[in-house]
Amino acid sequence: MGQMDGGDGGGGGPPYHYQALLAAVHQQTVPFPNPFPAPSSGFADWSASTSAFTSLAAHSSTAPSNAVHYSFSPCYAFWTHYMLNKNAYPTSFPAPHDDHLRLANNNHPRDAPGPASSYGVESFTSPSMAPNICTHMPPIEGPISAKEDKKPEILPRVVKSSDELETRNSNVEFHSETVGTLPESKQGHDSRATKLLNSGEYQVILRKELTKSDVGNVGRIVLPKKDAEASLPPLLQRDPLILHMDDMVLPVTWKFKYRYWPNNKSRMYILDSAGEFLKTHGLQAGDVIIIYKNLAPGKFIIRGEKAIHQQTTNP
DNA sequence: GCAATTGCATGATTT
DNA sequence: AAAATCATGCAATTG
Repeated sequence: MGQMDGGDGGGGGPPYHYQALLAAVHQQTVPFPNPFPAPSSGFADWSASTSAFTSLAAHSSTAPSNAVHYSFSPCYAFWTHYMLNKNAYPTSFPAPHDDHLRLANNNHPRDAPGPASSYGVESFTSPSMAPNICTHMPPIEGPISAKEDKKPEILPRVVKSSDELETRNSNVEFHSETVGTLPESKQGHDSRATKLLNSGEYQVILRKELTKSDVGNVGRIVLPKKDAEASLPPLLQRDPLILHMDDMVLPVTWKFKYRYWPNNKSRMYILDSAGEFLKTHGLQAGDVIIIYKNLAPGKFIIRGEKAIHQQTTNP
């Protein structure tokens, strides 16, 4: 047991064929209803925004940046459009379960009124993913080129909330830089999407380069302790928390067991039941998972990013 | 009894 | 050098 129920979108709706859907999304052929009325403006803005996310993913300190960068697939823009317009989609669209971002505590009600609530647990039941920021899906320009990755030194550390372990206290503040601190060239745009991103609406809270054991049969991912403690709900008990995370690419909500193991005098944080997610996205060692938090309603979003090995020597 | 899952210990690596 | 972190293997548990 323990596999996630992403297949039914959190408990309802028709089953999805993830691989097919994923492939279709990549090919931009998924028949989402009324997908993309031509934007009146903001195309370039959106590119900047997506570039921002690409940069987020690519410039973590842990990545061997000289050899590897992380591709940014059109899926992201697709997803974003979907998520931001989720409420607007007609019911014929197989939208994920509305309360899919609910954060459930595993049968330990005494935890419920505790610090977890500071993470907006209650608001997780909010029926909407996000305000309808965007009403148009801009065209997808294709993968972000590697040139977006140059000058990593001027890019901010995206996630520094992990430096603030006191965020485990009652009031969680994310003292972190966000895409709002992107380089000037990325900030000149003025689209609503850019503003949304700059406002820190979606914030990378955790990034992990997957190891061999992460992608093994067990389907559990060791999370960086610092980031886990800083940005994920506190684990006060041994019992796992069930974290509902929207897939950034697919209209799917994954259920992960978030738990810890005692380890020496410390803890190891584990994201369990991740096998299906890993498999669906074909993630392997060296690939990356990125967990975002939507600051406003306190929701989690997860993305798997394949590592793309650049030819550093080949022309 | 077996396979799957969970929990823990150990050693390597990093800070 | 010591402590902390984490990758990994294996034992224990569960279904």
